[in-house]
Amino acid sequence: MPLHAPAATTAASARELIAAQGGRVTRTRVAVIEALQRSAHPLSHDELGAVLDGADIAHDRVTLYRALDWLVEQGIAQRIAGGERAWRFEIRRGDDHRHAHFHCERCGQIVCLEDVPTASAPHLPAGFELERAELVLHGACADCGRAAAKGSAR
Amino acid sequence: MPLHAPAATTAASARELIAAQGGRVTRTRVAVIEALQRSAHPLSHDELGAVLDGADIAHDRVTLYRALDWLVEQGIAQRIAGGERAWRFEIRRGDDHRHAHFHCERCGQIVCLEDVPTASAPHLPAGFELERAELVLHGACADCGRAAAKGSAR
DNA sequence: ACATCTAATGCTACAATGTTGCATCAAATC
DNA sequence: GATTTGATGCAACATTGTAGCATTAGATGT
Repeated sequence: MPLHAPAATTAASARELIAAQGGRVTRTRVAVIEALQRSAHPLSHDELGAVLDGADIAHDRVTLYRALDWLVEQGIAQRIAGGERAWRFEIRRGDDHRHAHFHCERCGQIVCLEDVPTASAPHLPAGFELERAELVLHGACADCGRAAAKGSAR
Repeated sequence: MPLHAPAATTAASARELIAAQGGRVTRTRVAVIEALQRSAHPLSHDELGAVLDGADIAHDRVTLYRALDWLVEQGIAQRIAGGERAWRFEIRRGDDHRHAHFHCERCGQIVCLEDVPTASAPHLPAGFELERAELVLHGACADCGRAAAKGSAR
């Protein structure tokens, strides 16, 4: 189980999450959900592929994309734009999933900032409907900030 | 590096902005800056290419990418992650002008929300250094919201 | 346990976006 | 006008994400 207390809907096994949406419980989906639950930060397709490489499941790029798409579609996971061109994914933990993210420009890592809320009630122009907000802070993370002079890349 | 020429909305000529950074004043850079200044919203490479198509300048993708990269590097323009995989660009207007953006999930358009500030002073974990914040609100813009409000939501 | 039905998978091929190397051109300077 | 060097244009490549389709395997009924 993750160190981050997985809040409300937890102990929720991957199988339960999948079955609750009427989807088929496949090895790929289970492995993806468990990998995301274990991870302390959002994962990209690429990172996820690396994690799943050790598992007994196959690692086809397309299958992974589609499994992730399905999870997002069902509201089990959510996409984060991050700093680079690639999406990152994390498991949604209940309704209070509206936290900000920190993107380290040195190591490229994305960190969840559980304590930092995204904008709650910005006043939008008339006619605009807000569905969700995404706040990404850019800078240097603790590790890279301290070792700023080293220039270590990921 | 000298202070940025305070680009009054449309007054600062492209030539001045470029020369202030010690760069060469080329047709491509001038055309790109002027196109961005004229646009009411951030433009992607693709959109920019379409705008520049009519101009007398050549239309090479790589040149456009490099011109944009240079503008961002010099602090004349800034990148916005938006909702899709493509970057969007807008002219920076002063150092303290950090506004949020709205991404319409229906039409894909990005709108500047001049009135909505990005996070002011989030409290970060120890060791983290904030360089800039990016707030993107997702939903339906005025045009798309009105059109879709009647029918079935997703 | 077996048969069946079809969602999910795993290919291949493709599209969109962005980058690198290098020869050539042209903006700034002399 | 000649020189110098940054900027351009082209080709080739890298990364990220999609589409089509035959096959596999999860769920279900007998």
